[in-house]
Parts: sequence; structure tokens; C-alpha cells
Amino acid sequence: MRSRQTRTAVLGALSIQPMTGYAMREAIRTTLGHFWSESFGQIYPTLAELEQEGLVERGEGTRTGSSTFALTPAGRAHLRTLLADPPQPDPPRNGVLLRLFFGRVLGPEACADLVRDARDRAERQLAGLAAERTDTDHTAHADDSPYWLLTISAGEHAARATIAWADETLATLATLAAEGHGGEPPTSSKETP
Amino acid sequence: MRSRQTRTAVLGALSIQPMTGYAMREAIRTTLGHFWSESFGQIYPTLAELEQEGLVERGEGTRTGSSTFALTPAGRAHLRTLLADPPQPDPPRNGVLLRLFFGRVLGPEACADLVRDARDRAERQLAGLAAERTDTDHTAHADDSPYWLLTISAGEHAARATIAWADETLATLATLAAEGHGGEPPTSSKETP
DNA sequence: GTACTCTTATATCTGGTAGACATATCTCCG
DNA sequence: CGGAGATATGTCTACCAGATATAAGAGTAC
Repeated sequence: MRSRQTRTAVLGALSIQPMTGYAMREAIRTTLGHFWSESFGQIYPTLAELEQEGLVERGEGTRTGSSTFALTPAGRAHLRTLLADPPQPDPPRNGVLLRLFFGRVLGPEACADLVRDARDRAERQLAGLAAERTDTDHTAHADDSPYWLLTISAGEHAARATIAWADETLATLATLAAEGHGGEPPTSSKETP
Repeated sequence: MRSRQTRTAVLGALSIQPMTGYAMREAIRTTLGHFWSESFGQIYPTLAELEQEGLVERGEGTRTGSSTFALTPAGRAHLRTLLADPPQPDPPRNGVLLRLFFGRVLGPEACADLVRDARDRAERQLAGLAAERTDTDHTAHADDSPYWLLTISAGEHAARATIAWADETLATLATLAAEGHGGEPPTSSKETP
């Protein structure tokens, strides 16, 4: 059985409106992008499974060979069950922190570059979320939008936290660099001088 | 070739001190746990690859059949290269936000439970990080510890952001519940009343 | 002193996933 | 009206995570 969380995302997307597999990927990428991701490799097999189980219905698409999927009543009931399941924790993987942890090998300046990049990304995300926030306010789905705004708010809190941490960290790294904890000698110098 | 980030984590761990595959998994789980994870399925094959390439050296372990791995000079140089690579963004997957996004189907009370759980987890993480912080201060690796503290600080910022967001969100959900946006009707009621 | 069990360490194996790739349909311009 | 590029759709493969099997050592009772 495919992961329950992917099924949740797929059924949830169809609970907003019927759509094709490709459209679903786009919707997930643009709207859920800051906290979720699915790839074709999951979406299509999952839709096929759900069709087998009678939880979604396949309809004609606009193009030959394409299909639009819609939620059946059974599918809607199943979605409620899935949403009530406890969330599965996903293993964290933060490439910036991994590099920073071994920062002594890399040196303070390179670490600072890394942190500045992360800060920039957070700023851009904050701007993107602000745009989404106004979009959501102007869009029709009045019953859903309060919940959508909660997820946007989560992204904003996280981004602001990243920015605050980055500023603190840059200050710390500056003093580290000044004190001459300059990391390991660069490759030009010998191991045994 | 196995993911460069896994190689980075493995070589980085050996840069602290030589260790066995099992010890490495433990070290990654306990020390890097709040921002990284690796499983045996990656660690052992990666170690074998790195040995082939002469980047690590296999030594005798304490038990029959066990091996201790140590960084070679070439391995240390390779680690520097890997750390300089730009971090790979990992696709986000936040189960709590996924459920909250479809919160209309689930109802405000169940959503509040979810958010309270997330808040509890963040509180516990904050406590754990505080413990790690004092540990790090008292441990020998003086050159590494400034960098380790930076990663701990990142975790603390993130956890505090989660707590602040949770408090805001719980207030919002309370008003939603009061206003009677009670989600979809429970399964007992009919679709067309 | 010896045999048995329980815990801990190590390695492999399987299902699931991400993203590259192949294919087909539209649209716009000549 | 025909063709080329853009866009939409679906499949395939290599890789990864975690569960599971296997083996060693320590402790305990007789």
C-alpha cells in the first residue's frame, strides 16, 4: 500500500475540485509547495489505486488519453479517516546545518556565505507567502481559506525564525573569524610544516 | 554514485573521530538528530564505496566481523570539497500542515488537537536542545563546539517559532469553532438536509 | 564451571519515491 | 493550410529509508 500521507494529499486535492494528474502536481507545487511535495511517480500510481478501490472516479479529460479524476462519496469518507490519522514525522535533512556542523573544516567565511544564502531564501519565501496570503483572501473558497491562512502563517513564522537565526549567526561567525579560528589550513599549506 | 550529502555526513562524522558503522548511526541520531538522519542502508554501502576510493581506511573492530573506519588524508580533502558544494534543498513534508490545510473536512476541534501535539513536541525539543547545549559546552572538542552551538541555536529558533505559531493558531481555531464553521457535517447527517 | 537467554551490534533486503525521460497534443506563425 | 516549437501528460529507473534477519557478547541460574 502506498504511503497514507500521499493518499491524503491526493484525496485532499480532489476535495477542493476535480482535476487531472498533471494539474494536481501543479496545484500541490504552487499551493502546498512550502510544506509539501509530491511527484508524478506517486500521484499517478496513487490515483490508479484509488480508482481501483472506488474512492475516485475517472472521467474524460480535455485531451486524448488524459483523465480527470473526481472524489466519490466513499473517497470523501476515506479522506476524513486519513486526516484523523496521526501525522507521520518525516526525517529532517537540512543541508545548511549539516555543513555548518562541520564548519571548522570549512572555515568561518564560507560558513557565513552559506548562512547569507539561507537568509536570502527565507526573505524570498516571506515575500512569496505574502503574495499567497492576498491571493487566498481574494479567492472564492470561503470555507477553506481560514485553514489555508493558518498554513501560510506557519511558513511565515518559520521564515522569520530563520532570518533572526541567520542574523545572530552571522554576528557570531564574524567574531569567530576575527579571533582567528580560521578553520583548517587551506589546501595550499602542508599537513606537517 | 550515492548522494553527495550522505557522503558528506559520513566523512564529516569520521572527521570528529574514527568509529564503526553502528556507532556512526548512533552519533548521527543523537547529535545531528534535530537536523539530519541517515540509516544503515546508506551508511554501510557508503563506507564501502569510500573505502574503495581510498577516502576511508578500515581497521579492526572490537568484535569479530566488525570494522572501525578512519579518515585518510585524501578523505579529509574530499570532505572539504563536499562541504563547499551548494546545499541540496530537500522537499518539505509537514504532516501537520497537510492536515490543517484540509482542516475544513476535519473540523476545528480536531485541528486544535493536532496543533497542541505539535506545540508539545516543540517544547520537548527545546528542552532537549538546552541539554545538548550544556553537554556541548562541557565536552572536549573546543574547536568544533562554536559551530555545533550554531546548529543548536537554529533548532531553538525553529522550535520557538513553532510554539508562537501554535499559540496564535489555537486562538484562531477557537474563534472558528465558536462561529460555527464546524467543518463538514459528521457522517451521521445527510448531504442534502 | 557450563548452558541458556537476553541484549546489543552489524548487515541485508524490499517496497516506495524523485526526477529524468518519452510521447502526444495544441498553438502560433509563415 | 502546413510545420515547428511549446506545453501537457504519463512511464521508467536508479536510489534511499526503514524493517528485518543474523550474530556476538554478557549475565544468570543451577
